[in-house]
Amino acid sequence: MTIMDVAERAGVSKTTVSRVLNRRGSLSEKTIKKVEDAMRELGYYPNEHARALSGVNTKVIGVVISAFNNPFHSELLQQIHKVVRQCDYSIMIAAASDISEEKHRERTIGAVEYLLSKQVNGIIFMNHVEPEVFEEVLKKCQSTPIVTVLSILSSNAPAVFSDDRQGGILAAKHLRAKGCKKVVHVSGALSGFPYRYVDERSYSFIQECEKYGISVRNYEYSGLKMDIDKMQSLIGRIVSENLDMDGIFLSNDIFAAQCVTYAHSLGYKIPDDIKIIGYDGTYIGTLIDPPLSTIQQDFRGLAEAAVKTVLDRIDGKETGMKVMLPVKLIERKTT
Amino acid sequence: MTIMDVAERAGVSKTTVSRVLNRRGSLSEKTIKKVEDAMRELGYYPNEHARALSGVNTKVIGVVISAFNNPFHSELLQQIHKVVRQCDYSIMIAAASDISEEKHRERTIGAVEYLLSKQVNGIIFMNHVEPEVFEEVLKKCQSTPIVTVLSILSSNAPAVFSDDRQGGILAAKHLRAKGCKKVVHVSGALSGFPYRYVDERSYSFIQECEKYGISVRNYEYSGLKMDIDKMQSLIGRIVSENLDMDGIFLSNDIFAAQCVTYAHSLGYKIPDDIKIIGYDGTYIGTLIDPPLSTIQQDFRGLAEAAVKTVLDRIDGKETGMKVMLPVKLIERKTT
DNA sequence: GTGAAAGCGCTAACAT
DNA sequence: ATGTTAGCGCTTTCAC
Repeated sequence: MTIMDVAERAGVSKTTVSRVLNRRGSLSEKTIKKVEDAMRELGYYPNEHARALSGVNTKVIGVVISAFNNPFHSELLQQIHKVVRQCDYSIMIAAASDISEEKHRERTIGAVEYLLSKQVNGIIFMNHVEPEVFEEVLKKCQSTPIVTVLSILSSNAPAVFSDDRQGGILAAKHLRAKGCKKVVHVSGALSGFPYRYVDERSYSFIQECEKYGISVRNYEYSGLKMDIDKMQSLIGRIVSENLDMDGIFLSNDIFAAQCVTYAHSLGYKIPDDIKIIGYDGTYIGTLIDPPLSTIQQDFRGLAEAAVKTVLDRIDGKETGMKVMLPVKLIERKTT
Repeated sequence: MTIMDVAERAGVSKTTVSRVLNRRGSLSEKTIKKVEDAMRELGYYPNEHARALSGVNTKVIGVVISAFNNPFHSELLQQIHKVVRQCDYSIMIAAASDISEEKHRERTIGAVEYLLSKQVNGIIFMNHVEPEVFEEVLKKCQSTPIVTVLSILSSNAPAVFSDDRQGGILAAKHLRAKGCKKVVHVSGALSGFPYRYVDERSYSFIQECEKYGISVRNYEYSGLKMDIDKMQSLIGRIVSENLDMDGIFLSNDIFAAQCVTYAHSLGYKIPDDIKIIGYDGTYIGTLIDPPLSTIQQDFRGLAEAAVKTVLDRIDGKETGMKVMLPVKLIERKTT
C-alpha cells in the first residue's frame, strides 16, 4: 500500500498524491477530492521511513529513561511528553536500565545509539550513569543536541536540574525548626559518586545540620530501582540502629512513605516521636497517613526547560548550559 | 554521515560496508577491520529509516497508552518493555489520552496512525476507548496485528485480560468472610459503558454481595486520570453519605490508599471499623499503613501473553482470541 | 571476496 | 494544475 496505489486509483501521478498529502503547491478541488477518496478507500497512510529518508523532518525527540514504574521518572516523562507534543514534536522512548543493574553501560549506550539510528532530532537524557559512560554518550551525540535532566551534571552538556543544594538546606532547616537533634539521612542513588546530583542535597543537608549541632548519620541506597523489599530492609536496619533518632530525611518520597509506614507499625508516633521528610513531591506523599512533608521538585518546569533547551539547540540557537529550578518545602503532617 | 563516507574512508564499496554491518556474505579479515575502523573513526551508525525502507524488519512493536504516571499502566508498560526486549524487539510508545479527556477519540486514532506510519510490526493497545472508537482503530489495523490488554473487550480483536469477574467475587467473598454487612463499591473508569472490562469486576462483586444479603452501594469514578483531588472529593462524599458502612471495595489501589488514609484521618479504625480492599496489586498497597488488602493482577503474565500474541500473529500464526489470567487475593491489613 | 546497479516509498526541483 | 525525474541511505540480486 504505497503512494503509487493511491495515485493509480485516483488516476493521477504520485507527485499529486504527495501534494495533497502535504497540502503543498496548487491543487484543484476535484483532484484533492479524488485523491482523498482513494486514500480513504484504500486505508492508506504514508510511510514515515520513506518520508524521513527523503528529507522530511519527522520532528521527534528521544528520551532515555531507566524505568517506567518509578513515579518520579514517570511523572517527569508525562510532563515531557505533554510539552513536546505542544511543540508539535513527538517523543521516542528508549529504556536503558538502572545504574544498579547489570550491563547498564551497554544498555545506556545502546539506548542512545538506538535513538540516533532512528534519526531523532534531539535527546533528553534522564538516566543515571557514571561520568565515563556519559562521556561516551556525549561523543556519540556529536551532531545531535542532548540535554540532561535530573541526572548527572557534566560540564560539557546542557543540563536542567533542581536546586538540590537548596533542597537539602530546606530539609535541614525544617527538621531543625521542628526541634530535631539527632537525625538520619538516607541518600539515594549515586551518592557515592562525585556527582553534583544527589550529592548536593545530601552534602548541603549534612553540612546544614552540622552547622546547628544536629547529629546526622548517613545511609546510602544505591540504585533508583523500585525494589520495595530492599528499601524496607534498609529502613528496618536504620531504625534498629538509631532508636533514639528524632528525624529522618529520605531522598525520595517512596522511601519516605515506606519509612513512615514502618515507623508507624513499630509504634512510633509521627511526627511526635520522629519527624520524617521526603523528596520529590510526587503524589505518593498524599497517599499515606499522615501525609508526607517533602521537598517538591518542579516537574513541569523541568520538563519545559529541558524541552526548550533541546528544541532551541535543534534550531541552532545558543542556550545556557545549565538551568536550575527552585524546589519548595511542602509541609504536611509527618514533621 | 552515510555508508558512503565509511566506504570511501575504508577504500571499499558501500556494498562491502553493508556486508560487515550485517555480517553477511564472505569478507576477508582485513576488510572487516578496515571498515570497522572507519566506522569507529567516523562515529558512524546506520540510518534506520533507510534500512527499514530497503526492506529490513526493524522489529518494533507499538504500544498505545493513555498516561505514564499511573502506577497501574506504568507497571504494565515496564513488564511489556522487558518481555519485548527479550524477544529482540523494541517498543515504540504512542501516548493517546484518557477517556475522560477532551478529544480522546482523535488522540487515540492519531496514536494508532502514528504507530502505523512508523511501520510497527504490531500493536499492543492498552488505552480505554469507546467501542466505536476501537472499531475505527481495528479498521486502521487491517494488516497490522493488534492485541488489547486491560482495555476493552471486542469480539473482533485478540485480547489479554485479568479474570475480573473472579476478582469481584474474591473481593466480595473476602469482605463477607470478614463480617461486612453494608458495603460500598467504587467502580472505575468506563463502568458506565457496556464493556466487559471494569463491568465484570463491579457486576460480579455486586451480584455476589447481594447473593449473601450484603447491602451494596455503587459509586462511579470516570476516567483513569490520576486526579488526586477528584478522587479525594469523591471519597469524602462517599464517607459522609455512608457513615454506617463497614466495607469498601475500590477499583484500584491508589483510590483504595486514598480511602484508607482519609478514613483514618476521620478517626475510623481500620480494619476494625471498616474494611477496605483495593484492586491491581501495585506497590502502592505496601506503602500505606496499614498495608492494603487487594486483588492482584498478574502484570508479568499479562505482558507475556500480550507480547506472545502479537508476535505470533506477526509470524502469521493463529492464536487464541482471548487470554484470561487469574487474579489473586492478597490479604494484608486493611481487611 | 568484492563491486555495480536496482529499488524500497517518498519529496522536491524542474518541466510542461 | 499536474507530471517526470532524481535522489535520500540502505540492502540485495547479480556479476566478476
